[in-house]
Amino acid sequence: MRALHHPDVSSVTLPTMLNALADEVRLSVVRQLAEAGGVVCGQFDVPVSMSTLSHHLKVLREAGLLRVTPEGSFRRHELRLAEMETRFPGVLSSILRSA
Amino acid sequence: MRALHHPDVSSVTLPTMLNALADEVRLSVVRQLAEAGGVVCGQFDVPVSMSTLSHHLKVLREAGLLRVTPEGSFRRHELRLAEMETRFPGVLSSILRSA
DNA sequence: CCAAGATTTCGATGACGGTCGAATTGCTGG
DNA sequence: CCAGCAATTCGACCGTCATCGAAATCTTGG
Repeated sequence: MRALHHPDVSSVTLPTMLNALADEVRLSVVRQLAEAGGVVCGQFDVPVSMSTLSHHLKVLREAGLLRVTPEGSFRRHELRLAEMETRFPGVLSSILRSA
Repeated sequence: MRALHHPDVSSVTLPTMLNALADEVRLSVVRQLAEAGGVVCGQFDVPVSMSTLSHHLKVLREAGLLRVTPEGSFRRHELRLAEMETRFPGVLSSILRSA
């Protein structure tokens, strides 16, 4: 496993972020994280295989939306909500508020 | 030219809207519209061919973001900002505010 | 009605993206 | 140190999408 890369929020573009959120599965993951505050990967409730979920988590991470922390043999995933709010004020929060 | 279809905002999903905005060209068009309030098609400043622009305008229209009105031999394009704000409060407005 | 201009549609193309299963890597408890 | 679980990577597949140029469509002025 190569080292996890977390982009600086200042380097994330708006299209990159919107693209990451424009997928049902990824949006669902982000919502689940927002509600839980921090969730272990295998616990996400998504209708795709483990490898596909892994792919989506990577897209979210590279878009600056997630922080991933190895924690034992698991990984902790957290929403970088506060950081994204400073980068794109109101965008992520309003999306999370929308149905 | 078949009749233009404008979806009811209530039928637009969040991923559909975000996907429409997750493209550099389309986001640029939306920004230009927001600034001008109403722009004739041929006047958009985008780095693509006319046929490609037409495609993007269609995507935006079908995502409920644009209202297109034939006006003589031109077409008037307007942002459906107020309607999208009632559907997804804060989303479009915060995106337009972001850099 | 016809010519000209504006825009869309069509057809093709190449790139990208979501998906899966299998193989791989990483970590830990025994 | 090894068995087992967690998660990623790999390779393949297929559908979607951005793009273009050419042809078609629509609208109006003359």
